[in-house]
Amino acid sequence: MVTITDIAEALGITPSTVSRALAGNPRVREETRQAVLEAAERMGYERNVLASNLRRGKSDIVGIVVPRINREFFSNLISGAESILGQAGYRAIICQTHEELDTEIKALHTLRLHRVAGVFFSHCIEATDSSHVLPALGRIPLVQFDRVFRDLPGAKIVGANFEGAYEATTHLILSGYKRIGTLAGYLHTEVYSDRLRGYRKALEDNGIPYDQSLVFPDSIFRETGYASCHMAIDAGCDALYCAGDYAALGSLDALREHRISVPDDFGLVGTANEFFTELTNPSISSVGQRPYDMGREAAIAFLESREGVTVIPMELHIRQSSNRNNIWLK
Amino acid sequence: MVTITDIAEALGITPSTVSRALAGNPRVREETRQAVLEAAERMGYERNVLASNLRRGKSDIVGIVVPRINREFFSNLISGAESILGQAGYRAIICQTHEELDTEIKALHTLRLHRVAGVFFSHCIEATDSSHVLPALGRIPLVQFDRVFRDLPGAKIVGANFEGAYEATTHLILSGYKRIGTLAGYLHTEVYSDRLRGYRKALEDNGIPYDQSLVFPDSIFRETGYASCHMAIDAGCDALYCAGDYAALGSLDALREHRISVPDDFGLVGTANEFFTELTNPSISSVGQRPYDMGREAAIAFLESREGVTVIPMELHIRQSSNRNNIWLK
DNA sequence: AGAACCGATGCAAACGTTTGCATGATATTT
DNA sequence: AAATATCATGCAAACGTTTGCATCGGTTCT
Repeated sequence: MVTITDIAEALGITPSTVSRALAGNPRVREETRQAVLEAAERMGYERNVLASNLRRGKSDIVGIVVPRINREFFSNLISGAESILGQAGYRAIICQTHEELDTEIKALHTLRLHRVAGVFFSHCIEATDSSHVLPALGRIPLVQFDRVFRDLPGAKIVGANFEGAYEATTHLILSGYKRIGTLAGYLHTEVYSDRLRGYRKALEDNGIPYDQSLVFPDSIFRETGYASCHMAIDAGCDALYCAGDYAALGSLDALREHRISVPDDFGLVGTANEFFTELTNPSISSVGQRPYDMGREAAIAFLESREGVTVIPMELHIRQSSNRNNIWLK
Repeated sequence: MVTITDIAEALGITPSTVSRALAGNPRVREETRQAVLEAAERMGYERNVLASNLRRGKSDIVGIVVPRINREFFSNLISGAESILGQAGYRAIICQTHEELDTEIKALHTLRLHRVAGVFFSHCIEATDSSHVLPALGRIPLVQFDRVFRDLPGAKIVGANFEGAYEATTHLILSGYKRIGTLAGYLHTEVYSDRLRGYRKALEDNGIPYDQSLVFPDSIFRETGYASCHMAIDAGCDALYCAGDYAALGSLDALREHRISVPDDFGLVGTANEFFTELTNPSISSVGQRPYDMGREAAIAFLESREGVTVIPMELHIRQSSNRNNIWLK
């Protein structure tokens, strides 16, 4: 492997000058710089990033920690962040926690050991509070997105969950559904409690009393959504706002089993706008979070070391599962 | 940040001994080791991985380069690889190429600069040959999977594409479809040419002449699948073996537009067993590649520096789109 | 002409760890 | 008792880069 010392020897100068020339430092003669660049090219030199980072005490790698990468939301968010970070010369290490707290702590800790320049983070379901984060992460700059802990320092990028849920629920009300329940998420997590609040506010603003017995928490996977939908049906619901698309999918399973017609006799809206929501029969209405934009915003917040909360609007995509009597235009 | 030198000073010994104690080197007294471990713990020491890697001339990071991470196949493959690599103390940098050759070259090159321990690689569609890989990657150990270049060194993990396509096509023949076309992929890529060969062999083994005009190459996305399916319908096909699920999805769009009943009047089998194939109406039969196992195999091949080709069997999942008259049991 | 300055380069230390070799103290062998 | 082996530790160099300070030849100012 050819080093700057090799180049220096070949040109009869010192490594210092070579280093400066390569770094574009103005304290080196143009002529020398050209010679260095030419020699570097000719000899096939490649900077040893490890050594460089060690000396400078910083890395050009950032870590992205997400529960899963095979979710439309997270994979698009990563793409969005990469698009900005790449331009700025950063590379991303992507870590999945598989929704496990242990894995999450290990991931944060490893990133810290690698002295990454920053960490982008959306916590897992098992994490009910932020107490594990700072001990594992130390003083590495932190940008949180989607599932954020308010009490941690650093930037936070979140979807407009309250407004999104409000819009989805209002949509169900306007569609004429009368007994609207919700498959809520894990309420210790802000995204989910915000969605529940949005759901509740929409009901109350329309003169419908909020009924605790129609709230089914901890239902964000296909299986739990399926089980909770059964309970919602028993409770007399004729519509559900689901805090996750996989729960909505499970609900569809349950409704099909009960031979309940969607959207005629039951309305359904999910959250996240997963790719599959468009493909099911009936297709699933969903409130989407614009993950690509969230990723970009997160990257920008990191690059500008901006603190504070950025809220990205959500968009309701109306599909068959809530389009009763075809009253909603495309 | 506390270093081994700090620990050494605190204990009145040298950094060498501290280093050896922490590394579990037997050339250090048990008593001393305990003291070191205790001091390290107490002082909050954390190994500087950058320095360690620089000195040892190697990294504990591997790179994984894939076209996209939001594909069931790739995300599961990554999970499989991570499960093995994590145990062995490696961390993965995941890079998406978005199917672009330029991005692919940049990714390989960046990984090289970071002196990663190895690269796991599935090339993008735009790459028609391997000529860019070694120049960008240098001598970093390489493990290829799925879309591989035979002429590159290192291990290769591939699905049994020939056999999978053979099984899928045979299945369509046995279901009574008479004019079976194929939406093939990019034939300069081995996975796709293998699938075409399997398709062809299945036809010929059943006394059906191979008809070039029923082969529609370069059709692996929803849009291209849609367009090619239109052409297949015009060519009188009553079934398609698709080399990708997204193409099968596009075909479903086209068939629906033509009001052709699937599977009664048209049979469809896709490839990759994407999550959504189960959800469409009708659901899509698909040959799956067992990506999790492929990822594990790739990681094992890397750890054992094994060379050569490993073939992972594929599995046909029969769903509605080819289950004519319900003759196939679940 | 001497002082002050400037631009280009060299020197050497530093980042934190690992490791071959040397050292000195015990323990074992002959 | 001398020779040898064994053990625990220290010394110092090395990995490749960056950077504060020194140097030195040449220019500009008064």
